[in-house]
Parts: sequence; C-alpha cells; structure tokens
Amino acid sequence: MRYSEFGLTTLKEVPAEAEIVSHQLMLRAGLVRRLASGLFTWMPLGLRVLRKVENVVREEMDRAGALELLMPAVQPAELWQESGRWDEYGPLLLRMLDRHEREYCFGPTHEEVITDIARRELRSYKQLPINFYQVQTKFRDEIRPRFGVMRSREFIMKDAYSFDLDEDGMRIAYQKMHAAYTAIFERLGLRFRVVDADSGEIGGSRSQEFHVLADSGEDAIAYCDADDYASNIEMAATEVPAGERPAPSAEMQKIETPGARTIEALREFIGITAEQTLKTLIVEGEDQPVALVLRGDHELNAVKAQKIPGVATPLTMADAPTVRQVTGCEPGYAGPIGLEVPVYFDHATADMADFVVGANEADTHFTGVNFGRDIEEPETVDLRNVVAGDPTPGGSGTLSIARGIEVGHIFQLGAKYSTAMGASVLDSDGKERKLQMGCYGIGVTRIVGAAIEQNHDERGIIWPEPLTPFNVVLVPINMHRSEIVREAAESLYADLQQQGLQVLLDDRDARPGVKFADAELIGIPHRLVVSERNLANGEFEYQHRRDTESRNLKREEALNLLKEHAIN
RNA sequence: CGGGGCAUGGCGCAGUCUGGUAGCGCAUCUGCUUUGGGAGCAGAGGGUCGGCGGUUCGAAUCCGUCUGCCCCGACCA
Repeated sequence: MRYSEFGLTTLKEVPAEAEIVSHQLMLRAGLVRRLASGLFTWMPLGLRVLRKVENVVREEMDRAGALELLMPAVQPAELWQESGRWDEYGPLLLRMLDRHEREYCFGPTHEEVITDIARRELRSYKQLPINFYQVQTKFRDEIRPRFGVMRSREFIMKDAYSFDLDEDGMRIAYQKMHAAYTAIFERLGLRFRVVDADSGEIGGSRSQEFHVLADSGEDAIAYCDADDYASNIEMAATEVPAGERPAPSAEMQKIETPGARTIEALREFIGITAEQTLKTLIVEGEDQPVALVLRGDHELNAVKAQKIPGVATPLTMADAPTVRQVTGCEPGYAGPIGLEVPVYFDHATADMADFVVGANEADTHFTGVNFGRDIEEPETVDLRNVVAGDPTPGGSGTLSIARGIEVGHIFQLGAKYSTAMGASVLDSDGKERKLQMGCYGIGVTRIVGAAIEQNHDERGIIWPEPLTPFNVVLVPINMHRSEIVREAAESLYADLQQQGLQVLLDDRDARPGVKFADAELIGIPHRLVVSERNLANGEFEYQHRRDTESRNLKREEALNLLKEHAIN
C-alpha cells in the first residue's frame, strides 16, 4: 500500500474525549473515528487489524471443530420471552418495533437464536457433539460507554455455542474451548490470564474469563504463582483466618468521637490502625435491612454480599433514613452491638480482639470490644474482596492482585436454555434428553484496544506481529528529489510484496521526521529506510519498532530478515 | 439513572466574569526556500460560537430551556 493512496490522517494532538492510552492512540493513528457515544467507524488502517484478529479467531475455532454460521443481528421478542430474558435483561437490551408494531431487539448475545436453531435442527444424539460459532456485530446499550472501543455499545463478538447429550460431554466441549481460547490469545501475542468468574446474567455453573493484563484494566484479578490459582476478584474466596485469636486485654469503653464518621477519621482520632476497627454497613434486604460487618481496612464484595440470604439484589447501600431507623443514629456510627436486624461478620473479623466499633449513637464508638464477652461469638461468612498477601484457597501460597481487561469468557450453561425453550434430542435408548449447552465469547473489537494498552510507548503503538496492519514500512528519504532513492524504494516495495509481506510505502513528499513520527505512531514493527547515503554501499537501514538503534543491511539480508514475518 | 464537567473552523484551545469588528496553535491549499526526527517565510480557504426561546440599540458573552459529549458509580465481550 502506498501511503499517498491510503487516505490516512494522523493527529499530533490528543483528542479531548480520549482518557486511556489505547483510545488516544487509536484516534491519533487513525484506526477508528467516533460517530456517537459508543459507536465507532473502523477506518481502513484499523480494519486491517480487526481482520487479523478475526482470522486468528476463525482459524482456531475451525481447528477446534466448531462450525461457523451467521445469525441475524435483529431478533424477535418472542424468543426472549420464551427464555424469560425479555424482562430480565433490562435497559441493556436495545428494543425496537417494526412497521407492524411487532417487538424486536438488536441482539446483545445469541443464546436464544442458537437454541431455536438447535431445537429445529438437532433430533438425534448422533448429531452431537456440535459447536456453532459466528463473528458478528452486537449491541448492548451500556449505561456508560467509555474507553473508546473497549466498552462501546456496538461491538464485534465471536460467540460460540456447544451442544452435548450430557454433562460430561459439555465439560469436554468446554475444555476444548478453553484450549482454543488459550491458543488464540497466545497466537495474538498477548499476555493474559485465565480466571474463575461469576457467571452473572448469562447463567449456568462453571465459568472462566480470559484477561489481557494491563494496568488500565477495569477488572481486578487475584492470582498465585505458587499454584495455578487465578480468579476474578469478584469470586476470589477468603477463608477463616488460621491463627488463634488473642485473649482480650482491654475493657470495653464508650468514648466520644466527634465527627469521626469514616474509618479514616476514626483511625486518626484514636490513633490506631484500620485493622483494629470494624465497619458496619447497612444494606437493603429482601424484607428488612441487613448489617454487614468487615474489618475497617477491607472492602465489601458486592457479588458475595448478594449471595447472603436476605440481602437484596442488586446490592444497595441503605439510605440515611433507613440507617437511622436501624441504628437509631446518623450514618457513620453504626456498630454490631444491639442491632435488631440480621448481622453478618466477615471471616477476617474472626481473629480480632480489642477492636473498635460504632456505638449506634452519634459521635460515639466503643473501644476494647471482644467477641464472646461484649458481642456474641460470630458465625462468619465471606464478604470481602481479597487483598494482596491473602493466602490462596488451599493455602499453598499468597495472592497477588493484577488488573485485567476481559477479552474472553467461557460458560457451562447446562440445560438452562434448552429447558426454557424445549431443545432436546433422542438418545440411543430413544429417550428424550435436554441438550447440555456451553457458550463462549471473545470481544474481537476489544482485543484491538487491549493489545494497544499492553503494547505501546510514548511514541505510539507497537503492534504484536500477528496484529499489525502492515508487516513493514518503507521510508524513502527525499524520494521526490532522488531518482536513485525512488528506484530503490519502488523495487524493494515490489520485492517485499512478492514475498507475501504487507508493505506500507511512505511515498509522501514529506520530511523524514514526519515519516518517522507517523511510522512510530501507527506502530509498524519493521522499518526500512531508503536513502542515498546508504544506497552508496548498497545498504538499507533496518530498525524494529522496539529497537533503540538501527543497523544497516544489504538488500538480500533485509529480504531474508523479513521473509519469516510474511503473513501466512 | 445519580453526581460532576464541557460544547467557539478538521484537531487542541483562548475569548464569556465586566455585552460592542470572532482570535491563536496544529492541520489543509498555493508559491518560494529547506530536506535524516513532527521545517522556515509569504499568502489563502474554512466558524449560523451545539439547538430553540428571551433580555438588549447590540449577545459567543446575560437569562431560560432542550440536545450532545466527557469524567466518577452500578453493568459487561
């Protein structure tokens, strides 16, 4: 491709709308342009990257035996009513009416459609196992689209659905997809981790997420290098502390703590650490509010809290009037002593002694509080987020915390949809069996953003080889004044293409600095400079995007070096 | 949806408080010079100042209202 014919415009300045690096670079390098909130046009340069991702995904899915099909983006409401999700899915689902006022939605996912296909097409166990997939545009009316292509409303997803006769079969299909996903992200050259996950809205039992590691990631993941443990922090379990609880050494005292409404304020006021305090959170319950008690420095985990019997879903903090009604005082001084509502203590509180709690009285706390003496001995539950240094479940190591971008998610669905929608086959005994399903998603567009988050420097993008829009960029110096340079550049351009490489020839009549800056911004991994200076020795200057120095190569050396990077 | 902010040429911004000729940098176009790290000089084009309504002799500027976008929270590939 000749730069002069590629219609690419790059930006020197960062558009104000872009917050994170990948979004900024995608706009500056001309990969995407925004149409409206959460809607993007993929410009020619960006589309080349997107297609590379799709191709890797397709190849590995095909290799795993999955069959590509293409379902409609627009889906009739009836299917969603059958599965019960028409009402469950809420405002995330973009709904519309056709001219006959029939209800439709723009598909955010395709379990309903594929289950409908399955119940029509699959009659016999002999047709199983089978796995269908598609690469397709989805729409989810996100509450807050952000980070460019990473959380857009319209996006491209590869979604796959497996069908098996029994649960063992489903688990095999799931393992196959686990392996295929691992192969995909390895081939794409991304650093990633597979973590245990909450199955959320989609439903089902087992589920795991594939996260590209990046500091800007929206998810926190807990992992341990000593064993293979890795979990989304939402799901990472904590246990009752192993150690003995120290014996009480202080008497319980009621003290004045004017204005100390937060753990931080309380900590400063009394001169203790947050680990010596308990915080009591009042949340909405199913029929009455519930108190959740955590160590002062710990954070409540919403997913875990919602699983506590009697706690309302979604987790909602009680408003001030409710807190007043439960504790008898202003928010900020709640404590577990004397509460009439159900109280749950986190595991980590079990080995605490001589701690500080709110007194359910304005500007007042208790110090020197102890279980078994001042409060009833608690039955503890898992309520908090794990933190770095916590023991791994199983106890073979300690946890570290990293941030990740969720690019893939695999689920064992079981018979949820096949039961709701009546999808079954006859087994070898002629008996009707509900199909066991799995579903598997990859955020194709999100991968592009995630790859940039993980691969960039202050000058721009650094594409991993499997994703790059061009393998090599040719930068002729003074091509428009030097016939020698022009001829050498043109002939090299032709030969590199002949080798199967995707080549960008920067044939603009621009100064070298401009060409270097753009080549680095758009992140082409290999660069060859063509100049009179080096042509005198029959050489070209080669530099990899990650190199700090260039080196001179003879023409044949350059062709050979790049040959192995030719797209296959 | 709750909280905060912004809206002025393609992009980044000033001007708004204190009403009076719409401005700067980048980008674009032309010419000349320059040519190994986002060049210099000279010139040019391009803006109903987000929309509607109001106040005023006069509104980018003051008032009202609507819309769009961004950031913080719940959600997710």
